[in-house]
Amino acid sequence: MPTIKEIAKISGVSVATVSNIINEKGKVSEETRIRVQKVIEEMNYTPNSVAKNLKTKNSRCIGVIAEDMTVFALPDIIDGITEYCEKEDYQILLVNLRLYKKFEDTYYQSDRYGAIVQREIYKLLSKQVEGIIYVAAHERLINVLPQQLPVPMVVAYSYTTQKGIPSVMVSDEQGARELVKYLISMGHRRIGVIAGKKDSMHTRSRLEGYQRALFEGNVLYDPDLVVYGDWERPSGYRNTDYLLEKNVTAIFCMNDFMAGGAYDRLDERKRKVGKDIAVVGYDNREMAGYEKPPLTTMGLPLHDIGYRASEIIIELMKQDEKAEAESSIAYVDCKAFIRDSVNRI
Amino acid sequence: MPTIKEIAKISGVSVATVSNIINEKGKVSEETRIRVQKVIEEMNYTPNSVAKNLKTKNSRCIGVIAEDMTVFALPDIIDGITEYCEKEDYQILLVNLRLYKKFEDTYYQSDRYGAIVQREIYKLLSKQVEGIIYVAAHERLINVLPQQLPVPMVVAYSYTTQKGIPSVMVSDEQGARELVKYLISMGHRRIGVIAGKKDSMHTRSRLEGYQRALFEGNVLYDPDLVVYGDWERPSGYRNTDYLLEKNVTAIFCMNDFMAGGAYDRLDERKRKVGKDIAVVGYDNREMAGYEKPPLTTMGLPLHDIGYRASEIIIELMKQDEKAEAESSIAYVDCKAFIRDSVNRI
DNA sequence: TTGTACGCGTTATCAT
DNA sequence: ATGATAACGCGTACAA
Repeated sequence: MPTIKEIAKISGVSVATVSNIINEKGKVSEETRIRVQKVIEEMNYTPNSVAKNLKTKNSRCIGVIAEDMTVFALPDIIDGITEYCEKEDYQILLVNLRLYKKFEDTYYQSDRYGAIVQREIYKLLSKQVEGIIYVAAHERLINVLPQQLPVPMVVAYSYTTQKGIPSVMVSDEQGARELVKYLISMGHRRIGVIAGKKDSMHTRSRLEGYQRALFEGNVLYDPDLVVYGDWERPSGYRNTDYLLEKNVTAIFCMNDFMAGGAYDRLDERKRKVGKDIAVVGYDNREMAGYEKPPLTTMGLPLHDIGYRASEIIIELMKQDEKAEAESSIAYVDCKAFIRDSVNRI
Repeated sequence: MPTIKEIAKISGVSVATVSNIINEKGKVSEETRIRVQKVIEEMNYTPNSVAKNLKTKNSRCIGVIAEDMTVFALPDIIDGITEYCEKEDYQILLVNLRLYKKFEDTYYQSDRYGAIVQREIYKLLSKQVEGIIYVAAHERLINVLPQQLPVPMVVAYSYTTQKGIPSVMVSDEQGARELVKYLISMGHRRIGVIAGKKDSMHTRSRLEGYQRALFEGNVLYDPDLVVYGDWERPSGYRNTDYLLEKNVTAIFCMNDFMAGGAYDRLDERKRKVGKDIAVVGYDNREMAGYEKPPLTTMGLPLHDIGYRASEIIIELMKQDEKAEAESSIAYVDCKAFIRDSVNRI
């Protein structure tokens, strides 16, 4: 790895001239430029960006803290982050907390959790990142972030009420509303719900969307048509009988797994999905398209969440030290995948 | 963000002393140590690791180039990388090439591809990473890596014959062999194969494993029992009839999607999987466990591949400039997931 | 147009 | 035990 000094010496100029050429600061004759350029080519010289960073104080690097890479939502979110960062020529320092592996799925209740997050943030800071995006594994309230960070921070797929930290979330309310409106447009009026866990933000927002769609469609909201599962397939299976007794013509499952469970039970009870009864899911997981019949579901805008989070953080970074960011929440819309699990009645 | 100078000034000592305290270089009285420590605490001082890196030339950072984050194998591989790197206190600079988005799925035939990879490698180098792991989206021969890199490089989930670059791959041969041996142990002799694309490494290796298992089980290899699909579900569906005509009692599909397609066709033909006929898949994709009956399949050691790749690269980094690494290939074993799709006959 | 000298935040060497 | 100072590789005034 040659340094700028060596390039200067070999081309017979000073380091200043080489630097000027690299950074296109004019003030250099065409003649010497091509001579030096040639040496740079030949030596395969790349400026040491660590030294550059030390001098100029911009690392063109943002830190991304992922709660757990292997949770299905994360890769797409990170993909969105990298897409925008590539456009803006920022690189990514990735931290994978591996929270699901280290703790149970209630890691965020662990007292060690907050300390871990903060330690990683300070590590990132010591590497001079210009901003930090925290990517959660599922939506909830996050309040373990340090106050008064020297660089902007953004929370993706969760939210925080901490000052100056914007959040980017899925518009679950819009997604559920759109999906249920679709059901209504297909003639369904008695629409059962197999909800997720009761304390989940996703559950609450999707339920609101369901209620609003009903209201806008002039359908009375019947609380008895809502039953709670636990996001797992068996809970979809178990709760189907109850809704059938209520004579629903459609079942809105709050994720695709539970919809799969409902499929299983409906199959046993000889009710043909997409013919005798409608089922819709949420998330658009890979298996949704492979169910029989293919499941109509609401896709999560994961990529867009990551993309939006990067947009926000880079915007904040450009503003530099100016007015503190608001702790706003940006919602990104879901997009439906209409397949064959909904019949018209 | 305070600097070491400020800490020195405030504690009334020289920067050298502060540095010595931070790095535990002895030679400092207990008295001044605690005084300085206190200032460090109060000021919330963290050493600037960019400056430290410039001086000491170890960034404790490795570069990870992912061909496409959103391909199913990648998150687990990266997770494995991060696990080992965390233990060794290395951080990760992530590059997501997004190759599947930018090109077709034959990106590696594009002439731009090689240039892109090399550009990213030099970017990483300029950030002073101490090693680079290249994570491919599927196994094949990779030969676009630059020669004579100043830091070690390892290829994960593919291989290269380039000098000094070790590779880590799935032991497809072992996986297929184990799976087919299991079929044989369950009494099956006429075992049909729905293979992947003919030019895929995975296909070739898995076919070898199949043949070896047959040989070891004293079963004649009948080439007519092997048919080629394209990894997609419909190709599993299409090829099932052919194998049925050949009177196979078991079908080895080279991935879970094609196994799903076989399920579909078998269902139409009233052949009960796990009762009248056996089906096995490969990869252990999420949907495998949800098929009816749950699919017996061979799991890919993705996490372990990442882990192993980190082990190798960090080992190489420790060896420093010493003897060039061999361009060896490490194979990591697959692990079977026995479920309910194989009957005993 | 080109070169000199300094500073960025550290660590390391060598005095004191 | 502590401090002054020279690197590390680069960018940039300012001088030439």
